[in-house]
Amino acid sequence: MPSRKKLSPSSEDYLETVLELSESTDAVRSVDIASHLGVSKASVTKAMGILREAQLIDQAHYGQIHLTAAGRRRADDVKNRHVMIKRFLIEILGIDEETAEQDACKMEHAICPTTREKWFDWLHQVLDNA
Amino acid sequence: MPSRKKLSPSSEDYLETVLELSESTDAVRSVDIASHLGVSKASVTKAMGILREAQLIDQAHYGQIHLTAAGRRRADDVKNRHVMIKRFLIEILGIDEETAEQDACKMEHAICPTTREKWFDWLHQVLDNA
DNA sequence: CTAAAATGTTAACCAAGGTTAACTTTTGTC
DNA sequence: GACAAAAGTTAACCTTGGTTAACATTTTAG
Repeated sequence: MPSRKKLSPSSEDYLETVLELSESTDAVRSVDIASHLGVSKASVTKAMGILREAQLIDQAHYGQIHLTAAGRRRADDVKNRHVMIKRFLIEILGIDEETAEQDACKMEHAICPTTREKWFDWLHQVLDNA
Repeated sequence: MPSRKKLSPSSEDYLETVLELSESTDAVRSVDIASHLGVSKASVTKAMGILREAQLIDQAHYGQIHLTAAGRRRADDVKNRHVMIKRFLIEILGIDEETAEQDACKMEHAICPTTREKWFDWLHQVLDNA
């Protein structure tokens, strides 16, 4: 039973950041999350407490941060929404990369699974027939 | 100089609700805003304080609520985003009305003016050639 | 016209998600 | 191996946007 409790937009952002940093460095540090999100170290500590509680990350006291299997799944889900929306903004609407990134960051928290799925299918159908 | 200070998502929701209720009843009451948004009367009082401060509504003590000219413009802006996104979700993606309404409510706060404009142009171009 | 019901306001409170500052632990350099 | 610098944690605090409960004002039915 994967714990499917809903995450706040803020928690989703932290989780997504852990995933992103995992991809390049593998040993994820609080300080890097903080600078990536433009937030204080103390905020990261708090947020990691929430993600640890939800069993989405493993982290020993004063230790490094690792996604659990469940955390990885959730993070992938957030990232997929993000990437999909950003592609829509850039490739369909012609928005510039920076604006698209900013708006995708916010929009990714606003869509329900149904919308994500239909949007995804539509986008790929349109892009494949281009 | 229209005061273009940014509104929080919450304030935008209240403003949009005032506009919607204005359209059918003209004498907008706190209690109707409260029930429309599923929020307590006290929350409405607080929120109206913010909108009054920003000169987006007129309201005498214990009085009814009216949009100012500036408030009307801002509310129209929010509503346009809402309607546009909802049309996209329903007419392009085929999302059901209720889900589209829910998601549009959240997405409307996430897009910047550039995105709104390009999305609007794209949508109308696509719908006109249908 | 008056009294009850409906509406509006205020005050005190709460939770979320930030902050800064002080402290603890870990790391890296000589 | 010691010790300074970097990283992480904790505690106390702030703001935002909600809440409930008590109170004030308006509206409306008799």
